[in-house]
Order: sequence, then C-alpha cells, then structure tokens
Amino acid sequence: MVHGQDRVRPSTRARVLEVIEALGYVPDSAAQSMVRQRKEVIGLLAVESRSPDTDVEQQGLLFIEEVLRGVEASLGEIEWSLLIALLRDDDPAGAYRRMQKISAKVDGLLIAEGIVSSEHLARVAARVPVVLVAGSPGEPHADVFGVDNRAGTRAAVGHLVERHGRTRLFEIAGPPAAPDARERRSALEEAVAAHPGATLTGSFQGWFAALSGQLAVREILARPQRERPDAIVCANDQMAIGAIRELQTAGVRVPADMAVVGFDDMHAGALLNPPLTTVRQPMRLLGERACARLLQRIAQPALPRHVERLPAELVIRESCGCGPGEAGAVRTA
Amino acid sequence: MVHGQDRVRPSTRARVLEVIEALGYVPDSAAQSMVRQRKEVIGLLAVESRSPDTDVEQQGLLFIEEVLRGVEASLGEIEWSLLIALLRDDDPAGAYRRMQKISAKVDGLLIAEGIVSSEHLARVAARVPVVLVAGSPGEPHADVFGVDNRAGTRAAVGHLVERHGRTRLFEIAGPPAAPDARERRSALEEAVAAHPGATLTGSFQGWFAALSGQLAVREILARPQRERPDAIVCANDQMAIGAIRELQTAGVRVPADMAVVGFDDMHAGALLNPPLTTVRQPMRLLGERACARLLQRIAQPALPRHVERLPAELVIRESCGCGPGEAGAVRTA
DNA sequence: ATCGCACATCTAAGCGTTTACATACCACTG
DNA sequence: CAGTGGTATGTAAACGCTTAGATGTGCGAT
Repeated sequence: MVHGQDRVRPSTRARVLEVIEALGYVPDSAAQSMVRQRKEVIGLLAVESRSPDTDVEQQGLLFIEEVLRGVEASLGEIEWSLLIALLRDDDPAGAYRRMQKISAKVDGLLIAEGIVSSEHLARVAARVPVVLVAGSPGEPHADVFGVDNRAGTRAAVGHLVERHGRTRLFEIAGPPAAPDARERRSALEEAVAAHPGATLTGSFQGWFAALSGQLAVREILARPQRERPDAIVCANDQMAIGAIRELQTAGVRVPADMAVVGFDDMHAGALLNPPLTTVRQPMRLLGERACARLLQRIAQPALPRHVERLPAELVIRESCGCGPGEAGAVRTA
Repeated sequence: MVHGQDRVRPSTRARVLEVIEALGYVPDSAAQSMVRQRKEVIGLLAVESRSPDTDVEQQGLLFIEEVLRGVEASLGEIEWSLLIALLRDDDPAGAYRRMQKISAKVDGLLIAEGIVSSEHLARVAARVPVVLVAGSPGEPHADVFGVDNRAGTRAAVGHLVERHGRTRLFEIAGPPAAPDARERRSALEEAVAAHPGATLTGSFQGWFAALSGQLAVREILARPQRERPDAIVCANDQMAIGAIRELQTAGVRVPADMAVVGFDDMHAGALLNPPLTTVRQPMRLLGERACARLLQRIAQPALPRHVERLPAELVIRESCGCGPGEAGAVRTA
C-alpha cells in the first residue's frame, strides 16, 4: 500500500503515513532488495597507492574526488547510494576478494583507472555491470569513459612551442601501468614529432607522485647547462608541483628559465606560485556520464559496449610563461 | 557449510570451494543481511555546501577526505563497506529524507559536522547508532569526536603574540552554525584576553569559503593604516588562503606586514607562498577513532555516550613570520 | 430481495541465505 | 547381530518486505 497504487481511501492512506512518520519507521533495505532484486546502491572503486614514496594527496581519493561528486549528485537524484572502497595496490589478491565482496552489495560498479587486472575484471563484470573511469579503452568487459589525453597533451605542447617558442622539451611520465599515463606519453612523442623545431631532450619515468617530479628535476639539473630543456611536460599536476618546488629551491626561475605544465587541474595548482598551467580533465562530468551509463546498463544489461573520451581543456595560467592577464581556458579538439 | 564448521570431509569442502570459485559465485549480501541482521556497511554523511559563493574545494569532501581515509582503512580490515552521501545544505527536509533512507542501508552512521538538526538526529539515532565527527559535543543522541579547538586556537594565538610580538589581531570566523567555528571563536577571544598586550581589533563573519577571506581583507584594508591589525587568525585554511591572496594582490606583504594563520592543515596550505602556518587536525585519526567507536556501539548498543577531543597540533610554516628553518609541528596541550 | 460489481481488506508466497534439526549412513563394539 | 556413536546429508524455518490474488463488504440495479 505504501508504494504502489493500492486502492485505499485517501484518508486512510494519510493516517497510515502519519503513523509511519511518527514511529520513524523506514523499511529495511535488505528486505526490499531481496524482493525487488535491486539494491539501489552502486560501488565506486579507487586505488589507494601504497608505494612508499607516494604523496598522501595522490593516494586514491584526491584524484577521484570530483568524479565522486558527479556520481554522488547523479545518484542522489534518484535516491540511490554510493558505496566506496579504496583498494590497496600492494595486494592484488586482497583487492580482488574485496571487490568480489563489494560486488555482492551493489547493482553496478564504477572502477577508477586500470587498477584491476583484465581477468579479474571479467569475473566481476559477469556478476554486475562495470563501467571504467579513466580506464583502458581496450577493456572488453566494461564500458569505458576517459578524457581525451591525446588532444590535451597536443594542446599543451602546441602552446609551449608555438606561443612560447620552447623547443627543448622534457617529459615526466606517469606509471606505465596507468592507461592514461601511457596515452599521454605516446601523445607527447607524437606532438613533439609534429613540430619540426621541437625535440624531446629526455624523459623521466615517474609514478604520479610529487617526489617523482623532484627526482626528475634533480636528474635534469645534473646535466650541463646547455643540455638542459627549456620546458617540462608532466603527466599530472602532482609531479609538476614537485618539479616546480625542486626547480625553485635550486634557484631556477619558473617559467623564465624553465616552463612547466601539468595535467589534471587539481585545485592546488591554481594556488601555486606561479599558478600552474595544466590540462583540465572534466572530472565531474566524467563521473556523471559514467554513472548515467552504469544506471542505463543496470536497467538494460544487454546494451552494446560503449567507449567515450571527453574533451580536455588547456588551462593557461603562468607556469608556461604566460602573464597573469593571459589566463584562460582553451577547449581542445 | 561454507562459513561454519560444518562437519564435511576436507576433500569435499575443497571441491565445493573450487566450484564456487570457478563459477564466481558470491553470496548475495541482501540475503545475508536478512538472516544475520547485519549489513556490514556503515554510512558517512557529509555536507555539500550550496551557498552561492562557496568554493568548490570547500564543498563536502575535501574537508572530510582524510577522515574518510581513516574510516575506510578501518572498515577494510574487517571487510565492511562504506556508504557515503553528500547532503545539500540548502534543503534540510530533503537531507533528512535522504538520511532516513540511508539509515536503512547501514548498521551505523558517521555524521560530519553539525549538519543535522538535533531532532532529526534523535530520530535517526533511534534506528541506528550514530557517531558525530566534529559535531556538537552537547548532542545527547550520539557519541562525538572532535579536535581540541580551544587548545589549537590558544597555541596559534600564543605563537603569534609571544614569538612574533603581534598584538593587534583580527579574526575571520566561520559560520556560527558549525560547532567547530563557534568553539574556535570563543577560544580566540579567551586567548586574546589571556595575553595582556594583545587586542582583537575586529572580526569578520565568514562562512569557511576562500571568498570570505578575501572579503574580510577588503574590510581590513578599508581602514586607515594605523588601525589595521598585524595578524589575522582564520577559522580555517580556506579563508586564510583567500585572505593571503587578497593581501598580496593589494601589495601587503605576508607575513612581514601581516601574519596569517589558518586552521585544518589542508594539503594546499603547504604549497602556498608563503607556506601557511596552521593548526592541524588529526583527521585521519579522527576517522579511525570515530569508526572504531561506531563499530563498538553497533556490537553493544547500550554503551554509555562518549565524547572525545583529539589533540590539535600547531604546524609552523612561514605565514606567521617564521623562517623556512623554523618550520615544525608543536603538539598542543 | 437478490445479484453483481466496485472497492476495501486480508493472506500467503517468495526473494537468497543461514542454521538448527532431523534423518540417513557407516563402521565399530559388545 | 544389534546397538551405538560419529558423520554425512537433507529439510525447513526464519529474516522483513512486496505483491498478486483470495476474501470480504456495501451499494445500486434488477
């Protein structure tokens, strides 16, 4: 009676509802789930990196925070809930068990970044629909949403070379395990190749933590002056922040002596001195879209697989060499 | 057989387990919850502020992020899960409905900051155990964990006055609706009163967003030079960041002309120029402790009410006037 | 006065597990 | 050979809710 259009006198219904409210009664969701065959919960899985030198900030949430907001907002509207779990990357077996257990508590799963092996993913996807956020586009068992890493990287390189005449670029790459890092890396190589004057003078294999930015800079500063790059392209903002800090303590002026650009547009970047020029990912939108797709797939499991890249945006601040007046955002192709 | 010590031949058990694994079978949690009367899920409620001028960063998660990590880690160990919801502060009735619905999906609730009216809280607490994080210590229907705002504020003021000889303080307060903001405000007044030479030259009623810091500074700069304060004590880091930014664009040197201290120790503070001196809340610990207590109360609902303040720490960086070499953390009483 | 219809109320099955208990089996011992 | 104890297997109830369908009631029409 409470839910459906049971044929009861309106006055009766009102009275019942009133008593329900007075008693503070709320139907038990487990029982409802049983009969409805739907839990009205979706899960969000992120990594909590446990590598010894990973910044706290990098661990798990921060990256995913905006995504989470988008998801939560979408879910809130239909009164579903969000279950979140941070998987430790130092224990794949444990992570898999954890994921299995969680898959029993939700109607669908959102998984951030390629943190789950393809086989494990396949097994989980057999139980509940899965949508990957910033995952590998090749994953056959899930829908995938990501950002257009190539266009973003291209825009950053283009700006550095064409607008600021920087030609000796250096790359601080992300961990090869991350699909996004791989795409940014190859896009950078292509973009450099596309500009006749520009060269890639070196590359540092980082792991997305600020410390890797610092280490990379030390490596750069160990070179003789004339072999140094004039711009550093980082695979994320964390590393860019680490790099800038290390450059400044070494007395290298940013951006005068060395331009630095990041990727992600995390909040802290705008607070830096100089403010960080970076490629913005529309994280919140990513969350909303991925969530919408997941809900759709929960309703109709047979939907064809869907892969989508959302546009990135070059956010011009000052670490690239632009002045305060030139700040702005450029939509990439 | 799968869980309990059913007396089956070990070989049989092994074979069954193997098939289970092969099929990827995972028992449905809703059914398990029914019979066990336990969902193995706890909920975390945070506010998502919808006031028009609230910084994105301030909304909900960022503040609670470390707490969330602590909670998640504690929960992960016992294989429970975390349900999170961001309540919009512009719709109390909707928030209450949402909270009720969520209370049906969890075994207990962690609620951040006094975002829920006491009556609503009482009704929810009647259904599931509730622990408040950074909530009002007076709340009769829940355990409460918070930070020692008084000691933290006292330490900050003491440092400013005794170490740096600042005597003309200015307060940028948080919203009176937040219990933490109220405590910091009264503690500031007490601390100033406790230092004979020091006076509180003014106070701005902010709302925890960076913009309120900027507005406060404009108000200060509108005063004649000699009536200006020489130090600003902010009720959180966001506002301190806004204040510093506004001071710097107005050409006021920080900390030389004006010292600024914050509260919270959010990550971005360390990245600022000058790095922000602030009072650190042990957020992660707060999360762990609150979570531990909640689990305990779920096991034994009749436990007596518990209120606890965790110690704050004065994190000395440079915005107070200290040099880079003097950085460090001071445990407050 | 009786029938039938619309409308209100009551009943019971079933969702996927766990668990307590009953039943069946086997080998051993008296 | 029957009785017994230890094990293995099978059965059914219960968890809290929804919902379809059975049952019951009151009214107007015949």
